[in-house]
Amino acid sequence: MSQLKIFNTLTREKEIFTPLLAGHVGMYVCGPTVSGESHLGHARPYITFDVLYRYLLHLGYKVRYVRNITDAGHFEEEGREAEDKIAKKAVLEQLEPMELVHKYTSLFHWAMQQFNTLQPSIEPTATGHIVEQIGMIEQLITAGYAYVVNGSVYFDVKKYAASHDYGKLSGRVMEDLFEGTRELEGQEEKRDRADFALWKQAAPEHIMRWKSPWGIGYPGWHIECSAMATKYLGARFDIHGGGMDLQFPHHESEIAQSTICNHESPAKYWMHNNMITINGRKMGKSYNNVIKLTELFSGSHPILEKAYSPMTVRFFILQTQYRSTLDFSNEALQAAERGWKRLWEAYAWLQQEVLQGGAEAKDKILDEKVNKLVDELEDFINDDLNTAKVLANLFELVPIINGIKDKHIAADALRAGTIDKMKKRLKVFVEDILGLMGENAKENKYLEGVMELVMELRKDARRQKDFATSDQIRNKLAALGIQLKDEKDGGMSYTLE
RNA sequence: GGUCCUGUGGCCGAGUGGCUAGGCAGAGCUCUGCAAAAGCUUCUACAGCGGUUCGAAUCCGCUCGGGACCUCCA
Repeated sequence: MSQLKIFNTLTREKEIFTPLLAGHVGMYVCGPTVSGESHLGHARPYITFDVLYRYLLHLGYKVRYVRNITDAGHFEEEGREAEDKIAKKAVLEQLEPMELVHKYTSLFHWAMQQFNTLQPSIEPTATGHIVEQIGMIEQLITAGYAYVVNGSVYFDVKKYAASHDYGKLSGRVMEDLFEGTRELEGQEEKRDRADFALWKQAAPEHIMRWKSPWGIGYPGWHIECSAMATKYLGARFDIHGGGMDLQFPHHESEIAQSTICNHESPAKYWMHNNMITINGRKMGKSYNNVIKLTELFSGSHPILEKAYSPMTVRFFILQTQYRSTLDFSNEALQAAERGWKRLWEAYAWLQQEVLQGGAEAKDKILDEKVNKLVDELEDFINDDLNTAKVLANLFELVPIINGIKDKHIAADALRAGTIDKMKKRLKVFVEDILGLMGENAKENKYLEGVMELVMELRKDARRQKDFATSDQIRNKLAALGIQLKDEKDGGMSYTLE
């Protein structure tokens, strides 16, 4: 039996996962900034870490999964006039910051539910932890690693770097950070260009503002994650995850702050998912190529040829190992859609069917193959969550399952034990770990009943060779997006578009 | 400019130095009242040039191409 190995950004190696506290796992994942709608790019980390969370639970760990909601603004552009992202947009949209934040938080939750992600154990908000953030900043000042200028507080990176390895996580070279080609405008408050804000004084027009020992202001970019992770997971915890783009400066700075306050490096394993690209280009606000999740599900973005269901997207994301970039295209999504449908139909049939396997395998070679394919699933997921390989094996099982269904393969070609194992393991992997689910499952019982009736009528028509009627039924349903399929034994099934 | 990643068949994507990844699409066949679905078969690649090696998609070097981070970002 293999052990779970995960790629640790800190060491750039795959390491065997061993929790700090036996049986428990503390996991922190950087959540969304809810100043706008979630987009396709957001889907990747939350689905990736959902699979990790599910897998850890499956392994029997008691997991505390913390994923924050960033609802306090950060700087739009460091050095310029402090512009709170949320506050700025709120003015434009004539909304209260909290109203805006609430709207996008709800939308985010809705999208995550569509993706069938499990809820984190705790989902703390930045605005709900101002006190903790101020407390941490005070600690940093007391320790001598932060300084106050005009009501703002900055972290002294140079001082930290003298005794710590700032840049370790992101592979940054200190000299490059300090030797700025040129001072950016409005940075005169900082002692060094590498320093970062812990607290910013709020300009009068700033809507989001809190009282602090340094005056009215709002928290800096990185402090919320340090404060909340410390509060809920302790000084040192197991896993910290997020997108690769957060490695620097966000996570690097988080490590620095937490290390000074807690006297140890916060996370044992740092995990970073790669980006989703569109036509080879990273999706991002600055590139103007953002596909929002609502647009993706409804097909309303100009890039999209059609709507793609949440499960199609989830499947699409899982078809790639999380550390590789994933390129989006209509062609790739449509391929995923078909593949996903085929996989699920074979899987669902297997689950609901009672098969009589043999006491001995009639086809020993096939039996061995099935066992191998099933056994390997665990090795693949253990190998830094290689969901791509897990899915490849599942696909290799599909023709075998369909072969049994179509009676090309006799059920007793396989041992009863093999069939049982395949059935159970597939359920664990497909549903529990990969978090995939049938999209027809949510249809209501009335439709189910009506379809039964319609299919009976069509079967009658076919028996009487009344093909005009049978074709009419099939064609009209097809126009509604319901596809009928005649089966070998005279049975009939349907799938919804 | 600095740091780093990457270049696989029509498309997407796994690949631990030696053995078929897988998916989608295409072609042929089987099944079928016709379809659809499914099954079987098939097409089949490792950017280029050198090097290491008995043997490289996999290691090294160079060239060319793509990307990420250094600034908000999943």
